[in-house]
Amino acid sequence: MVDGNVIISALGGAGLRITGARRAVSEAVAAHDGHFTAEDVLVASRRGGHPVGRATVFRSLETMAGLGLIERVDLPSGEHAYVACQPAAHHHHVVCSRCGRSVEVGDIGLDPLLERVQESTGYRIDSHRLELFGLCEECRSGARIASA
Amino acid sequence: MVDGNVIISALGGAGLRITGARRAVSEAVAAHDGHFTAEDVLVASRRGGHPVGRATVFRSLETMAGLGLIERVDLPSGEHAYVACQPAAHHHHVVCSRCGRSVEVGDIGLDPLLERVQESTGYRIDSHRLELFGLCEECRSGARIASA
DNA sequence: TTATATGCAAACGCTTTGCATCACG
DNA sequence: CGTGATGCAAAGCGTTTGCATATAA
Repeated sequence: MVDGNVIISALGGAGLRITGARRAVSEAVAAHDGHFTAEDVLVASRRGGHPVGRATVFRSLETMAGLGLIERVDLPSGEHAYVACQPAAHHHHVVCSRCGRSVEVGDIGLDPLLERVQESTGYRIDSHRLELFGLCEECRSGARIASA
Repeated sequence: MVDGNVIISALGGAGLRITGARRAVSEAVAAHDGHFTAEDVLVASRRGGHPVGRATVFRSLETMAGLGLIERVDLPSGEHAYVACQPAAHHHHVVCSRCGRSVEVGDIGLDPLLERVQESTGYRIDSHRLELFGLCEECRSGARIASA
């Protein structure tokens, strides 16, 4: 969970205009504790009393992703979602496969492993994508009662 | 690169019918040295003289993915692609970001790291997705000549 | 023979784009 | 003011589905 203002000020810092639509999107993003889709943002903006056009939602999310404020995540289902980030160095997200809530983990020490892969494959590895999925603490305890 | 017959026999082993369309898809998959999209398979089947319907391509790829013969990969661009697998235990793919060629790497020893993430986050991590991107040896040496 | 797989074409859902208008700075 | 941002609606793309037909077993 992130403060919407963090996003807004980051936009400002990047020389972008602070518009009503971007405020609405930022709030929607901040309101989500886990991953969310473009559609989620759209709906949230409507409920928040400041409806934003579908195209603008996509454009805003793209912008924010470019600034590293959010990150695109491909769920195992193939769905496209986003998660909020603390603008930071390298990190990964752990997404709850039940409730979608996500947490960030810092660098988990992947580099030595990648080094080894480079040696064995001859590829120069420039980037990677690691997504972790599982059950968060709450869903794990609730699992007995409400098994979805 | 994989022999198309490996795929065919795996299909047979799973009690599925060996049809012309599936042969064609298997060949197209086997012919690709790297990742490929559904569209690639469709085109390849046409060129191979055994055109397969678009829907059938998707259905076949889905089937093969279910059998672990191929795996779906989401490229950083958001594109959906597939790569052939040796039906095996846990492994990852390294995809060349220039030519798309991919190689498999076995278990790279991620488990201890995941263990640590579990402890720090409280999530029980059930699955993960690690995709590695970079330049393969050939593209790296060719990079000076044809920098794409 | 008979269930399974295929092909077609239409439906679908998500995402992007063109363009006139709006509003932040 | 002037440019960047927005909204709408339509186009675009990849993917899925319904249904009649063909075919492997």
